[in-house]
Amino acid sequence: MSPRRSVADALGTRAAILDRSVALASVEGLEGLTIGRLATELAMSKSGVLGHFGSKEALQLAVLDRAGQIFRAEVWEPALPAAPGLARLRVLCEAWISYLERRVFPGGCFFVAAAHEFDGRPGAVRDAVEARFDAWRERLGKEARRAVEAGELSAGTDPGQLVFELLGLVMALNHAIQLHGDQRATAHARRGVQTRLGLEEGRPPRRRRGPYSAGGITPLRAGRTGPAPPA
Amino acid sequence: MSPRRSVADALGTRAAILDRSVALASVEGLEGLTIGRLATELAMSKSGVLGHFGSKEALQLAVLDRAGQIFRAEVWEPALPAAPGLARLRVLCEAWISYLERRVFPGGCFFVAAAHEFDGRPGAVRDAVEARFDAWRERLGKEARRAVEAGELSAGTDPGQLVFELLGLVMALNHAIQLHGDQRATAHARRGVQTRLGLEEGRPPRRRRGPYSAGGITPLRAGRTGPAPPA
DNA sequence: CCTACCGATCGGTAGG
DNA sequence: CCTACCGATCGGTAGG
Repeated sequence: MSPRRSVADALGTRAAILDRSVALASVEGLEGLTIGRLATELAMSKSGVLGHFGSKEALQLAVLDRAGQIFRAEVWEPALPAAPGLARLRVLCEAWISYLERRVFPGGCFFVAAAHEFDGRPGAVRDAVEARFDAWRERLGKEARRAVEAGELSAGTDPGQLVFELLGLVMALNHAIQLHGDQRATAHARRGVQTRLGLEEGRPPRRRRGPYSAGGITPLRAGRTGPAPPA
Repeated sequence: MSPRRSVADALGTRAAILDRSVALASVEGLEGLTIGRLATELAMSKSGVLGHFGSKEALQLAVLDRAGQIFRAEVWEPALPAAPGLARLRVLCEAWISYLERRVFPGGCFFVAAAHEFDGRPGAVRDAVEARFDAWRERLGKEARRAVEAGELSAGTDPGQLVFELLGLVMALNHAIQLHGDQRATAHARRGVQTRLGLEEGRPPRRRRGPYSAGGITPLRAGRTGPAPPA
C-alpha cells in the first residue's frame, strides 16, 4: 500500500496488459484488440486497463513498441556479433526466417499484419508502422551497401533491389505459414536467400564478376534456432 | 411493379451492393465492412441490404466472389492470348504488377488483404481465401512447369520455388505501394520478374547452360496499361 | 424493400 | 484500481 509498492505494481500491471495485448493483437489485429476483452482476460475492469494508457490509440502504440522490443531481440540482436556486411546480412535473414518459423507471434509477423491493417487508415498508428519499416529497410540496406563496397557481393548489385527481394521472400513465407500452414515454405525462403546472398560458411568469397559468389558450401548456421532446411 | 421488373431490380440492387462492398472492404477490410455503413451509403435500410444475402458472412463470401471476377478480368484474362508456358507467365506477371500499380482495388490486392485479415480466424471466409490462393498458385505452377518442360526455363528450375519468389515480389510491391506510397517499387518488382523469367525483347535466346534461356520473346505488352518500367 | 426493435459490445467518462 | 454509466454502433430479427 505504500506509494513505492503502488508504482511497482502499476508497472507490473502495465507490463502484464502489454504482454496480453501483444498476444491478442497478433491474432485479432490491433483494431480487434478491445479494452473489454483485455479487461476480462486480465480480471480487471475496463477503466483499470484504459487508465494505464488513456486511449485505445495510445495502447496500440504501446503494443507496437512492445512488439518492436521482441522483434529486436529475436531478429536484430542475434546478428550483432556477426561482422557488418554480408556475414551480418546472412545471420539477419536466417534469424528473420526463424522468427517466422518458430511463430514468435502466433499471428505471424506483427508488423506485416499491422501494415496491412493500417495502411488504409491515416493516423498515429499507421505512421508508427511505416516508420518501423523505413528503419528496418534502412538497416538492411546499410548492411547490403557495406557488403557491396567490401566486394562480398557483386559490384553490380543494387542494394535497394536486394532488400526489396529479401522482404518479398519473408512476406511470402509469412503468408504461406499463416494462411496455408505450410512450413515447407521455409525451404523456399532459405533457398531464395541463399541464391541472393550465397551459401558459404566461413569461407572467403570467390572473387569473380558474376552476380553471386556462391561458393562450395554449407548452409547458414549462425543464429539458426529452427530445424535445418530439408535437402 | 410486375414480378419480372422486381427480379431485375433486385439483381441490380444486389450488384450495386456488391460493387459498393468491394470498394469499402478493399480499404476497411471484409470485417470492417458493416451492414449499417453500406445501408447509409446506398440510401437503404440495413434489413434491405441484409435481405439480399442473409448474413454478414454470406455477404463477405459474395464480395470475395465479386473481387475474384475483377482479378480474373484484370490479371488472368489478359494472359490467355499468350502461348502457355514462359510467354504466358510473363504476361501474367506484368498484368499482376500493373493491377497493383493502377490500384484496381484502392486498398491494394484484395486477396492479400483478406488473407492477412482472416488467416487467424477459422471459418468459411478464411477457407474461401485459402482456396483462391491455392488455385492461383496452381495456375502459375502449371505455366512454370510447362515452361521448364519446353526448355524455356532452365531444366534445373524448381517451379514451386519460382512461384514462391514471384508471389514474394508481388507481395513486397503491394506493401510498398500501400504502406509507403512508393510507386518506384514497381521497378524493383519488374526487375525481379525479369531476373527470373528473362529480359530480352525480340532477341534469340542465348544458348547456354545458365539458369534462364529467355526465349525469343517479345516483352510484355499485352495487358500492360501502366507506364513502361524505367531503364 | 421498409420501420421498429433486440441484446451485446464498443471506446470512453464521472466520481470515487 | 473500482462501479456505474454514457451514446453509438454492431449483426440480426419480427412483422409487414
